[in-house]
Amino acid sequence: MVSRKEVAEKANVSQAVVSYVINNSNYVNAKTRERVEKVIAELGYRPNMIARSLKTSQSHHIAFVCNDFNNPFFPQIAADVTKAAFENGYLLSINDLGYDDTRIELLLQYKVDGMFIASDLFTSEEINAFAQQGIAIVLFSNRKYHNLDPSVACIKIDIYDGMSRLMIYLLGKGHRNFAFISSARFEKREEASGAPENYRYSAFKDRVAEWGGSEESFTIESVVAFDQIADIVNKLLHKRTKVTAIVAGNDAIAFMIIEYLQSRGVRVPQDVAVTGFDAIRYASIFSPKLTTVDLHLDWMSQTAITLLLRIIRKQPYKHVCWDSEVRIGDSA
Amino acid sequence: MVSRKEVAEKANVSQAVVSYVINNSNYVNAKTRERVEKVIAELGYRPNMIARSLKTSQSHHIAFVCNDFNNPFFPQIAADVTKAAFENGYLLSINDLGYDDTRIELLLQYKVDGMFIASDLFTSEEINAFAQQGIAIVLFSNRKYHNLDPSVACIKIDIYDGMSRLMIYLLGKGHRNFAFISSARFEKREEASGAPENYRYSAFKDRVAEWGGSEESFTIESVVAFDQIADIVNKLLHKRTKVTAIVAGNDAIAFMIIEYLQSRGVRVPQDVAVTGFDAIRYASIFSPKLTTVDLHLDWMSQTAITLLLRIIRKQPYKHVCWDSEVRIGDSA
DNA sequence: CTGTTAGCGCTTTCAC
DNA sequence: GTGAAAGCGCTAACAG
Repeated sequence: MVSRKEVAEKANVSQAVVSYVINNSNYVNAKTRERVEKVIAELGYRPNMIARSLKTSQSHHIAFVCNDFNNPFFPQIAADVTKAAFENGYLLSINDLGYDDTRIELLLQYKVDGMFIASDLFTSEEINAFAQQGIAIVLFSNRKYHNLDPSVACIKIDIYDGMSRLMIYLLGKGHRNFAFISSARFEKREEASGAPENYRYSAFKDRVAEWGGSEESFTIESVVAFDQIADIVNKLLHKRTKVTAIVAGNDAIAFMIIEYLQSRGVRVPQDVAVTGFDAIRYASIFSPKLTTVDLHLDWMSQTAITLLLRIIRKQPYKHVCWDSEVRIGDSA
Repeated sequence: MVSRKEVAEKANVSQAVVSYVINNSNYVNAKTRERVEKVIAELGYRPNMIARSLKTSQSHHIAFVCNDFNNPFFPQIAADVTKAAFENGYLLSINDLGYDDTRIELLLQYKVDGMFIASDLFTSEEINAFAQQGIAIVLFSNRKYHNLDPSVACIKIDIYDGMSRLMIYLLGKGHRNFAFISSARFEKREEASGAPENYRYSAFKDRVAEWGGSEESFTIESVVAFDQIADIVNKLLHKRTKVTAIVAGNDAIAFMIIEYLQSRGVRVPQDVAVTGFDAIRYASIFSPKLTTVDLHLDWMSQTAITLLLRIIRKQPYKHVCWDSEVRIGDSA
């Protein structure tokens, strides 16, 4: 692999000059510059980011962290974030950590400059520890965190409000018996993180309670693996008080539920209404078009990268919030 | 950020001993080891992979390269490959290069140890250049390449055969007027790469020709962006000789086509049959269940990582091939 | 069993 | 405008 030394020798300059040319960091005689550039092209020299990182202690490497790549929500965001990172000269590595705690350790050894955390699995303490190690952190938060380090930037979408409106829509349609089926994500660290109140869940509960729903009027279920959905839905179908609306924690789960219902001959939405959440791209492509909550995901990638870069460059920044919006489809 | 020096000082040993402990690369007195490990834990020291990489010229970093993360095919593979890489102590960065040539340049500066290329966009020359720079290359190839460097390992799925069988199935069902709609991927570099014969396309053509289909009996279309699908399908619907079977280049495209057809009131498969390709997870989840070709994608990730590691470790390896298989669903 | 040391490829200060 | 040199954190050969 050709190094800067060879370039310097062949161009009859010192290694410093090669640096100046590459980084445009110092005056270089036009003729010299040309000569160096020619040699670089001839030799196919490419600066070694690893050495540069070691010297500058900036890896130009950002990590996108999530825990369920099987939910199209994450790849969709990841693709956009990758693009935005690249455009700013950063490498983005996408990390689906799953439920495996050891993986983050490996990641930390690579000394990423920043992490975009789109996962509810970390406790405030863990996130703060990252930040205190000097890693820029942008957190897309679906739940409450207590005592986050002030250097952590949050992207907040008003999910509580979105779910509230969705529930109000369903109540308006006459639904009175609900089930809430969500991924198990937010439960795992419940103890560790104090009160990890998931906004989707709490809005669901609050609206049911507000209407005056009894214990009998709703069911809460959570799935870890998709193949559990059949069992859960089956259980619901056999409930004494018939569930008329299933509120899924995200679009991916909603689709699975609908598919299973249809395979059992249950019509959606005539027999049971099903709603999603997130408005992933597929929500409007696959049939039935999902009634879901639009998170305006297209704002996410630019916002995340902009925030990350501002933190890295020690520029001031603010937390970013935006609204979510109910989108009526054919499923409820 | 705490470095090895501090650990050494606090544990009253030389920096070398700290290395020995971490890497298990030399005898260390049990007591000393214990002392060092204690200090490491206390200080929360994490080895700096960047410095290590510079020294060993092994980045322990693998890149997954694709060009269309919007097709669920790629995230699905990416998730599995990430896991397999992690389990072997490698960081995997996922790179959706899109159609942007400059992005690969950035990636190369990071001196990845290997690349898993799941993209048809590179020419043999480009791939060979990567390999000659000492990057381990595993290529998931959908088309013919000429004169690939022998150090490039290929994962080949018998796609030609799969598409052939799919066509034979359709011909058996009485279809005689076809359209082939594929992503534009394989066309872009047509000139540059000599004869980039895409197996899906050639099998489609060959089977039609074999049956004796005239020029009128099939149409070839390719899409770059999903929103072109409406126009293309519209065009097909207005053809003089009515198309009865649409053969999509992949499942994602098939779903879009079906969705558009249904929105126009065209029934699938009664009015028009549609087939997919790849058997992504969603092919059997969303309705109608796709008639598609199963590529046994679950074999991919382990195979790719195993091959990559063998190349990196200079162990012998072989190209890997396996069959594809028609899976009959409800769409054709 | 432990320590000393050279050097990976680069940036950057300072001297010329 | 250009060059010499120090040093980022680590590994590994070698000496003791």
